[in-house]
Amino acid sequence: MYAIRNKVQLIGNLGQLPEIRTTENGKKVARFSIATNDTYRNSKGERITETSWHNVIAWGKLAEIAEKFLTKGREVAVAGKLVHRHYTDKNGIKRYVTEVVLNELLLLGGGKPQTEYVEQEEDALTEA
Amino acid sequence: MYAIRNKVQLIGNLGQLPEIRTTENGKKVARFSIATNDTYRNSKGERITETSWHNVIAWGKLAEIAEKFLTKGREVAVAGKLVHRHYTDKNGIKRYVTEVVLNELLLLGGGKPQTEYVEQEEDALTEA
Amino acid sequence: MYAIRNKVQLIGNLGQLPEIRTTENGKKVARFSIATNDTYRNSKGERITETSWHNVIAWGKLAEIAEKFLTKGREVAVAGKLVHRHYTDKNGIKRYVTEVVLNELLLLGGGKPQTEYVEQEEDALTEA
Amino acid sequence: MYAIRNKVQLIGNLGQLPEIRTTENGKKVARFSIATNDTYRNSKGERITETSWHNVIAWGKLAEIAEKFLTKGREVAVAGKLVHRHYTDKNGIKRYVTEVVLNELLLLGGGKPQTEYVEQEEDALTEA
DNA sequence: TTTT
DNA sequence: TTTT
Repeated sequence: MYAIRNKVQLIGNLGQLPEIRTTENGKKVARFSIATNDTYRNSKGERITETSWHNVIAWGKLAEIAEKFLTKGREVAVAGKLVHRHYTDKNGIKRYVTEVVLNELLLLGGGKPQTEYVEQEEDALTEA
Repeated sequence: MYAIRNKVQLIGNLGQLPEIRTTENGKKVARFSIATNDTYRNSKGERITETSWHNVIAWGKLAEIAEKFLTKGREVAVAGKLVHRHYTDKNGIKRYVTEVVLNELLLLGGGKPQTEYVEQEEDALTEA
Repeated sequence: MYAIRNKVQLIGNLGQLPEIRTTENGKKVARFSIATNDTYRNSKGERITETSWHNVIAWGKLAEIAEKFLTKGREVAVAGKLVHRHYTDKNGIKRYVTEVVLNELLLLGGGKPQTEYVEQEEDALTEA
Repeated sequence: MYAIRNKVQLIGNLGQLPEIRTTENGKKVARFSIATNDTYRNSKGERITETSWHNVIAWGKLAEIAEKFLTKGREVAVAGKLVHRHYTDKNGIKRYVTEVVLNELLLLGGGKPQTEYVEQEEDALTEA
């Protein structure tokens, strides 16, 4: 609710198509990862690029938008909150997962989606 | 460098005093965790408060500020970037860690620090 | 809708009590100004503090929260969007106004509100 | 200094080429305006798009980047702070101006700049 | 582990 | 796993 307390924003590119699942009660979930690049010069004056991969997750309408518009390599801006989960894996080892749960998804760089049908969806997207 | 690409902001309270270490080359590192509270009503109309604990890390001057001013429970606003690391623990299990590496630290709620000495440090803090 | 496209965040203190109005259809509007301080050293090594005053406006429920909880000097964190308006003043001169229209309001520094009644309102606040 | 206290972020498109000036001491200044679009449905269910134009200003290296890479219509993400100035115009009328002073400028949507020369500059850009 |  |  209080987005100002816990806020993450990423601008980067999708590594792969989103993975889409549907919960038992029919709600869509999209998972994908976003690469953000940080470039700087090291002490020797060499240009270094470091890429971070962030796991993001979108629910409901945002997941539907992700499913319809996101393609591999697509540039996006997202905003959401940082959440931490843990679970016990099949070997009994406790695992910790950190994800960004989206509340905004913005397609950047114009690009692909141009058919009339997609335009309609773009319209839906604007509602997000 | 490009903070706009990878940005995290948290406003919350410290769980404990920061842990301070010094690297071999004399640089300070501060680690601490910040609680952010999210409250909402569930489907039964009950008020639910969920607390998330975020691991944050500050280097250099920010670590020194953290060491001098941060106390258990202190309210802070921080900004930084999301970084992901992994390491192999002593049992040979690969562990993943997500941290927020700070580039801003703001003490909220006025409060304690009032001595002349501390004022000087507050001054240093303003440089951060 | 797309907050990520146009986003302002301020952390600072109220200059005065909010001014509250009610529109014809009964919606509350709160206006107030927030001071943000920027301190730095100038070329002579002198510490300079510059204060900026930002006009913010809150509608509906946020205006009600502002009315009930905001006091002169209170520390707040706000998020909203930047809007620009213009009008012609009584001398026929075109005037331009820039305001921050809030969608989040966070009371910082703990403090005053403690009575049972106010607690209830805090509750409402949490909904914001 | 304390960007967290006064932060503006905009993602949108340039209305025109930046205007470039150079101060007496040789520092570049770039001014341009960015359109952000907000779309929503009104009470009649009609889709409304509102465009806001924001005046932004970049100094020094950021101004040089703006000069070299920004073109009319280009999609950008910017971050900066909100500043308010006033001056008296030639008719003796006091005028108020609000601007976003940039500290980050990110070119979105890939696109144009491809020559070797420009690549070099892109390199400079990455330093920003 | 915090805080309201 | 992306992109510039």
